[in-house]
Amino acid sequence: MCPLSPPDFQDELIRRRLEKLSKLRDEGVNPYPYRFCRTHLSRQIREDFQRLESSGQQVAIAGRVMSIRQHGKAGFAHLQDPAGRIQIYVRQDTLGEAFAIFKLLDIGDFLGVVGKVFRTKTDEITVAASQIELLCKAIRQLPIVKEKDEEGKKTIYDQFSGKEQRYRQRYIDLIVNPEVKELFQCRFRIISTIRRLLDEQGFLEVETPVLQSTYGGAYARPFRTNHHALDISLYLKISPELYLKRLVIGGMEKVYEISKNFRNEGIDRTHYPEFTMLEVYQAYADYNDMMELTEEIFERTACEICGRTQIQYQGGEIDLSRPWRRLRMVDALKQYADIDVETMSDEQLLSLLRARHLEVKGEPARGLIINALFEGLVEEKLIQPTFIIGHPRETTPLCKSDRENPIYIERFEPFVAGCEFGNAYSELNDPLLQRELLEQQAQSRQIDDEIPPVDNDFLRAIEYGMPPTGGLGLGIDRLVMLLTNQTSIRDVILFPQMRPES
RNA sequence: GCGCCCAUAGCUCAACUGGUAGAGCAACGGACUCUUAAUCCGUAGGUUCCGGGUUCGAUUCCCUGUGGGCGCACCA
Repeated sequence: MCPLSPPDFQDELIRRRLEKLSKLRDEGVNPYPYRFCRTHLSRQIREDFQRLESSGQQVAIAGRVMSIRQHGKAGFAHLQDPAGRIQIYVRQDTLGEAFAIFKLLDIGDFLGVVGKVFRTKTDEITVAASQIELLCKAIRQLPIVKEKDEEGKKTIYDQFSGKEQRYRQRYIDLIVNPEVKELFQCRFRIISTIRRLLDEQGFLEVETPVLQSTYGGAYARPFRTNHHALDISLYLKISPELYLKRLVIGGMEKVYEISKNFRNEGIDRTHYPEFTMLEVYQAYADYNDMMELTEEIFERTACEICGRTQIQYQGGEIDLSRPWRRLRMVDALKQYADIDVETMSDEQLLSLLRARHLEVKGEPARGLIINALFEGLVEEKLIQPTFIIGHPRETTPLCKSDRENPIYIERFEPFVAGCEFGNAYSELNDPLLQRELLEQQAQSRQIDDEIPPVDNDFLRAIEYGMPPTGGLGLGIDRLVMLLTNQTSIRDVILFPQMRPES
């Protein structure tokens, strides 16, 4: 791997480039000029080729040099700009002295080119350079990836594929692997689509603290830090939930936050310690409204990225169009695991749990056992979009009881492709019950270190009255994985966490 | 935390059962004014991840470490 240290001037490849750099300076070329006036992107030239060619108009393009083919007193190169690649053609007799720049050019340099467009003998749209300007000399060598197009079949040679280096030096990955750039463009289009949708519906985007003196809204081990001036310990937010509810209490009736949540846990294909979460709260709404919103978000983002709501994921088709199936957790257990938990005693459930090598932390309450069975035996089988509803009361203290049957709550989790994508409630707003449930839960903190402490200010806030509210959390990284057909969360995160180099 | 796998030139990869490394691309010199994995001729490039061990001899076998990947566990 390219060394992390400052450029080693003894290194042959770097030394050669430094030599070229000083040659350029000797010839009066500034290798790091200030600006360049670009008139066209490569795509615009391709789209508007007929007109540009017949009018003989000059275009000015700029980009990174990705290939060079020297031909003595002429040459070709490809420039890569944000819209793709385009070939340039240079001739010594046209460029005169500036041809020296071309001769000293390396792959990875930035170049500005002015010229007319034409088609080569082999039919490639090309800019015939009348002027070239070096815009940046690179002193490290990029990995060279070559492609061959043969009857529509694209063969890639020497693809830059080592995961470690791609993650550590994502900038290289973005330069040489065009599909990686496209993937991240998708990521940010998904996020902006969600913003647009919520903004259209009158939601206000807000920000809540990352540094919190107490943490809550989820079960997770937090990251700890400290603030010098205040001389206090702080925690990085594990969830924005309790703050967003304070805003609803404060009269901000429709709010959302696209938030990094920090959970001090392991990394695997679907978990990442600083993941991105959308949380939405809407006053006077319940979890049914949140289900509709969820469906809408999936539909809109799928259409934005895939053009339709039927998407391909890992070889299977997933139909994200609404309405999604709603399935009670106990029915899901019946259907997918052939377990009828409603007819079983606590003891039977517990022995079943053990027989399947599943676990519940701390006191194995009936509802938690049912939840663990569901997670262990059913989740991965929920391929087509499904709202799992009817969670047991014990699974969370922040949710209203089911209006029909109080041993369950008005919660849902959306599942797609065997993976949980979020969590939503008819939010609990009974201040006395809220206090009771949070205090009761906090008593188990000794047994389960992921249970958060009681947030007394949150309880106080609830006591001032929170309207009926629907709340929704959606994992953005997982949504991006789904819509871009990725199986590892690190592939949808620009700079995944790694142990430091050397 | 546990298990399996991987680490060789700037990149992608070779090297049979142990005999101190080889190719393509990139780089460098030369030729070439429509090439496109440009081509042709030539050149150079390596602490084989670090450290130990076995051996006459280790890229290869063993151990420790480092980094990474995958799976399991954890992640309501």
